[in-house]
Amino acid sequence: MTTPSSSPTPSSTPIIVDAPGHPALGGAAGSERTSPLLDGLNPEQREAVEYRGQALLIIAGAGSGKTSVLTRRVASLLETRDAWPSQILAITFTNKAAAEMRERVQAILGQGSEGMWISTFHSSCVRILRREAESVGLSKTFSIYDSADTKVTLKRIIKSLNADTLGFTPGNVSSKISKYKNELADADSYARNANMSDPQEVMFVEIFRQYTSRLRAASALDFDDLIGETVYLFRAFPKVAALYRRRFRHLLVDEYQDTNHAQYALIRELTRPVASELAEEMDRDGVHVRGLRDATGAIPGASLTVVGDSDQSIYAFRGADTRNISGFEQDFPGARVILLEQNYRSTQNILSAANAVIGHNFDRKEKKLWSAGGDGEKITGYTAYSGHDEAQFVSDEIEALHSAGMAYRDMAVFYRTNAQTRALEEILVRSATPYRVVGGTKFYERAEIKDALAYLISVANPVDELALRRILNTPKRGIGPATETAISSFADDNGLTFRQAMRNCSALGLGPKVTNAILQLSELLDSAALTLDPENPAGQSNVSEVLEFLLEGSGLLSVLRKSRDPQDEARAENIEELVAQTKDFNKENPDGGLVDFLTQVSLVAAADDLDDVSGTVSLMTLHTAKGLEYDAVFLTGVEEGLLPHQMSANEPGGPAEERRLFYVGITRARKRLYLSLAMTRAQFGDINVAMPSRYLQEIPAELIDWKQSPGMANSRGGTQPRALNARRDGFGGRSKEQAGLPPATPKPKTAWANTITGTVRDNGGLELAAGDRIRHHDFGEGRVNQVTGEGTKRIAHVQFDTSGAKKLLIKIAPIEKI
DNA sequence: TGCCCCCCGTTTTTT
DNA sequence: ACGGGGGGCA
Repeated sequence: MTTPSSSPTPSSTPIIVDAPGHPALGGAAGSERTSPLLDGLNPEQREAVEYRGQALLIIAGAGSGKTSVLTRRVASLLETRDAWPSQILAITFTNKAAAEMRERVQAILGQGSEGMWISTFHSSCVRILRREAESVGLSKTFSIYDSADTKVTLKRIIKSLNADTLGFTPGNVSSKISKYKNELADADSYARNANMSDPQEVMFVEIFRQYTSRLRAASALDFDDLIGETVYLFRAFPKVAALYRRRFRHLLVDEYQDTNHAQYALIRELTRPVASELAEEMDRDGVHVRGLRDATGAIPGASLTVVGDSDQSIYAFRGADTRNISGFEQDFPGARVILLEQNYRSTQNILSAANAVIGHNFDRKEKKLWSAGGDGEKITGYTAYSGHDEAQFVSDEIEALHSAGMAYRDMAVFYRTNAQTRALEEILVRSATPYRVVGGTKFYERAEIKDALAYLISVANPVDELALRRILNTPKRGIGPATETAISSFADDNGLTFRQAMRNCSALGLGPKVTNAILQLSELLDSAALTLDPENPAGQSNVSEVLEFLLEGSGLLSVLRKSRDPQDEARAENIEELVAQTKDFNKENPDGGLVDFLTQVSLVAAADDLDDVSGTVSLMTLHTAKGLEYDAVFLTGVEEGLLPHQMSANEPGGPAEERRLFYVGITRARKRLYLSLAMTRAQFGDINVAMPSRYLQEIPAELIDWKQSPGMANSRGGTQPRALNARRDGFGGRSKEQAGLPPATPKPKTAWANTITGTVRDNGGLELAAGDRIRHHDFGEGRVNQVTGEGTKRIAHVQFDTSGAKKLLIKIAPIEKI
């Protein structure tokens, strides 16, 4: 949970402010004040800060001041001398949250927090694995493969095995492998339980095996390995484990509901006691353990604090298992459980909507968020004709809020899928609204950035074949796939790495031009490695110097600069941005080496680049939005098929998880919440008719003020209004004619619940032809230029007299022939 | 080997 | 609608 730099007015989020002396909340500031750390905390929060025991579970509803509690708990442990900074390991969801927590602890204590580990699961594991690399038979400089790297590797394996004929794709294989790795399985353990008379299974095992061995050979780990290998390290090497168990006396884990089995296992490993014999041995080896041992001579397990909220579990698709949180009391007998229900973030109207929605999930612990802050404004609803229309609404409202004094940085637009950004961006650009897409196609995922990074990786980890093959012909140097294969098989045949094969490529009998090109690249990488070699007296270069050297030597940047393709200019700028980032890295991490830089780059999370959002509206997926909060939130695309997403329909627990996602979105809003949907949405190039999301019906009608309700949007001249919350008698909307609408549309049985074309507003057999004059409800009169498409997807291209040219879906557009 | 054109799949969410 | 990949041609 993080608070982006979006709270200029501390009073709007009192509990989040960690400065001592803040006005008290919750009536907790009694006469027996002990520490300013407890200022402004309600009794539950206070207990969560002060409790000292083996295990503590904090069930923290959205906006209940969880980050503040966690931060103060850390500070409190230090202040009461229950812990040294180096004995604390706090695991957060994003690097940004970690950085923020570190800063706040520092601000509270007014002193350094050196030695404290505050980081994500993945970062912590990398740190441990790099230290202990030899034990696991890894190189210290191992590469970290992201999902794109995994897919490329799998693609090659699938191709070489002809496994595509059995229906294997990089995508489905990678998610399956990931799923098993999250359960701490490997290819062998999978094979033991597989039905090996099924050719499909045999093939999967083979792919899994080859994938594993390729990563081994490249000294690479994928995201799941980072956790899994650390667990393996601790289980296989008790002495190594003991060092970390001795060191970390207090573990704190945020977003516990989103931990998967591997992460759970890691926590278990870290919180085990160290047996007395082992403690004895450590003592003999000069490891300081004396003060830690109990009466039996053992070092007791570390204390564990977890914070979570099962209602916000939205990562089941990547293995998150809420049994971790629901079974916490069984797992850690004697655990204390503290429930935080008071919300300090949102208005009561927003919370009532959130409670109503999440209340429809069965099988959950009843929990009701409440606020002392008053009802606030109603939720604004809007039903647009199209995705663009919806974007226009969002943009208009943003501008209205801005004119009314709200800063852009305090507003955010959420959506279910990244594809929805297109329409939004188009309109926001047009209206000159400053915005920023958080996550999405990330900087480091851009091809040119991956190219530049592959050069660095090739230097840092020379056995990484994937990186080498990526740069082999980038920029173009006339080394084609045939040559690549030749080098590869030469390497295999002679027991060489790809890199060594490149150095010896003269033996391959290739043309002089190609041979030369390979040798040149090889020498470039060698001399780059030399400048990093600590033995080299010629001077140690830092990350940016190496990068610049490689860019210079390879021509990667100059080729882009010379290109006539206008997009290449942007690519060149991106690479320059990367150079700038390495310079920043040098400044911030004077001791940081190339590997540290690459690690940092590999582990950035979508929410991490929220740092410089100053003055811009943030656009992000609902998943990225978790843990953030904004004064005004626009939740777009609240339609069947999108939210809940159609892909979730067949998954067990899918619709419930989608509901939690909706809940997470709602609870991000402090003051204003906007829910919008579109009646039609462009997908894959054609237009689909959409139905309002079932979740809209779950919000009490009186909480929503529809500027344009689903009923209104299609009742004009239509035959079958859709009602939902449209029943709003007596409110100040512009459509009183909506009273007495039928109840919710029965749920259609198709998976694509929103591609219903017959039940929505229906212009039926309205025949239009070029030359016809029509009248549109919003755009006025116009002339049809052309009609394209067939059946329900017939589109009229209309030139309006005053509104310009539009394309309209004839079946549902609010139009009539005149 | 490199370029160009056509076809295909893509879109759920992420460390 | 768009980008990537594959196939065919120069």
